[in-house]
Amino acid sequence: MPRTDDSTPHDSTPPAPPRRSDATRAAILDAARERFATDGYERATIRAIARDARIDPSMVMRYYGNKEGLFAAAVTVDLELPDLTALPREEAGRALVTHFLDMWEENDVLTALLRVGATNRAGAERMQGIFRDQVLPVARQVCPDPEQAPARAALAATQLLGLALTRYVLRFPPTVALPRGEVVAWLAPTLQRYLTAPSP
Amino acid sequence: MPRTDDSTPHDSTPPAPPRRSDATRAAILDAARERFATDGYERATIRAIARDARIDPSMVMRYYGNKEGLFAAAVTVDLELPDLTALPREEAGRALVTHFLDMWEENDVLTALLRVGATNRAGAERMQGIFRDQVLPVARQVCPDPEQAPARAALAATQLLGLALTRYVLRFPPTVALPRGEVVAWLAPTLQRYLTAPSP
DNA sequence: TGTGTAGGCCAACAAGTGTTGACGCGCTCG
DNA sequence: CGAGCGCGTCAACACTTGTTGGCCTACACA
Repeated sequence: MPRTDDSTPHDSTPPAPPRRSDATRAAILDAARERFATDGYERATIRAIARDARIDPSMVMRYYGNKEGLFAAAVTVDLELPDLTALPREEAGRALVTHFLDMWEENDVLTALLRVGATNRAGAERMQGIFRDQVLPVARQVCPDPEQAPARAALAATQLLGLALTRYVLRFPPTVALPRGEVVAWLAPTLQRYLTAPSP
Repeated sequence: MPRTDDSTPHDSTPPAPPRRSDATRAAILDAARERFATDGYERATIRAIARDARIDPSMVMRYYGNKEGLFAAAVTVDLELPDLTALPREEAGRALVTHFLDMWEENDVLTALLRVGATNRAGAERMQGIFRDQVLPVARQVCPDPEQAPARAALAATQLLGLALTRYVLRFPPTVALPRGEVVAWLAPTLQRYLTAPSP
């Protein structure tokens, strides 16, 4: 069975020999990300993805094993969360909101993951992993009591994912119409409170 | 083509003659709600729903026309939002959070709708309709400036739907573990601020 | 009691799914 | 120059999906 890794920067072990098919592999991943983002897991068919990438569906199988493997290879998320210890503590909320908005607007992997996570158990578990490995550690940086970090990070996640859901997936008109600056102004204090304010 | 209405209370026109097949129709709708809630639209197959209801798949077609019709009949949402004018204005946030938690915990129609809305355009439009027809009017009751009601209601929706998403769909462990009282204590001030505080 | 009709099941359909294996071209290296 | 292998296509598989039409049964009403 061929390797299923791609050219994402977090590769390990061998320095990855360049292959003649790298362009095709990348085209498949691009098409897959877009289809997963707009259609969700079930309706993003391998045939449609292959058509978008202008290759035969069997290539997808050869390079990524099966549909699950394709999803795993196409949807890898690095939130690139900032180091909150480098900021004044009272700016954590604002920094998180702006960073999340940036991420969601430039990257449809996040939309893909949210759409898939809502209907697919594997997708939901993937999101749990991202929360645990990427969001929680950042929350620990600013939470007063580290024991409360999971609960506080979870609260922050409800607000941020709720924003993403209504703005980028469900597309509620008033949420979409909200200017970016207003979103930041409203949500930053909420996140700041969830992360740093004393328990109510 | 047979009627596709069910026994929901908002029927209109004729007083709905009782049919011998009412029990079957109800069993189909029950099974459909559960399947849509756990599997989403695509993976909730008519065959599986029929098996749950212990009838033949063709019955579903006869009574509800097609899968879309079944979804429309099975997933009708009435949020039963309280009349906020009857409360002191500063309790609106708390009232909304407690009411939403009640609704989500007793009713898997809401989970079904959220799962479907995330991957299905018709589902998303249905949610937009509920927001417009049920949430917005309530927001108008408490918003200082009615012109700001859509934006404020949208902000409230991000927080409430984000809670529902992480707690009942994605099932983030720390969000699920959060005691109901703590959820209310943390979210009520947020909603209160979104709905009634002066613009930031 | 006879009959029409509503309720229900069975079998089949066309279309689309993920997945597999055989086959051919063309580059690369000996 | 020739052999090998990576890249890609074609055709088919087994299966599931939504959907349809025919047939049988049993109830309700004449």
